[in-house]
Amino acid sequence: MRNQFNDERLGSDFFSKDVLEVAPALVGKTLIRNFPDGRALKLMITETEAYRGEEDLACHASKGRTKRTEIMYHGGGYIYLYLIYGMYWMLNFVTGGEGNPQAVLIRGLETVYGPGRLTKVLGIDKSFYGENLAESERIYICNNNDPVSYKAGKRVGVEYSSEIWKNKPWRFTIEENKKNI
DNA sequence: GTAAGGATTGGC
DNA sequence: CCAATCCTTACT
Repeated sequence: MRNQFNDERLGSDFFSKDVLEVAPALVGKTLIRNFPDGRALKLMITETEAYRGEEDLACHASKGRTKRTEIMYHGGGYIYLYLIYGMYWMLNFVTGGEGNPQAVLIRGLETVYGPGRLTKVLGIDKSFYGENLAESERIYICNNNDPVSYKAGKRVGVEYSSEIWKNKPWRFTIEENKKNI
């Protein structure tokens, strides 16, 4: 599928793999946001974080299947959205297969760092909960011709979880000036 | 029904 | 350092 930028959109097959494969693969990919007034934003993803299943105590799904986490059980390609601290919407992409709750938190874009700030710039609100990235006209992800390298680090803000989960190197950040040719 | 707290941010 | 701000979850 091609869009107005002649870019190739990523389908549900891309998101249906394990989150530890999808999260780093999203670094360097392009996010497209089409606004109702015709404007469009095209920004590269620079930082992601993986949350993997009910056993991952830092993952919201560790509390089981609830109204909030429901979409994570529906398979890859959907948007999982939630409000934090009463003011910031966190943008996540569901990955993995049905019944296997996983998601990637989008933490940074090329011109806007911070998960709370980027949803503000993109105009993301609760109506995006459950949006299908393979079909949506207002938000989707595209391949990028330039492969990029990334580095892994500990996830942010999950100190409350147990020793093993808070130390997982599941935060993926782009490495500038080190393209893989 | 009530209460506690969070995958954050910006300002003091 | 700390308040802002409200939804989800857990517990009575």
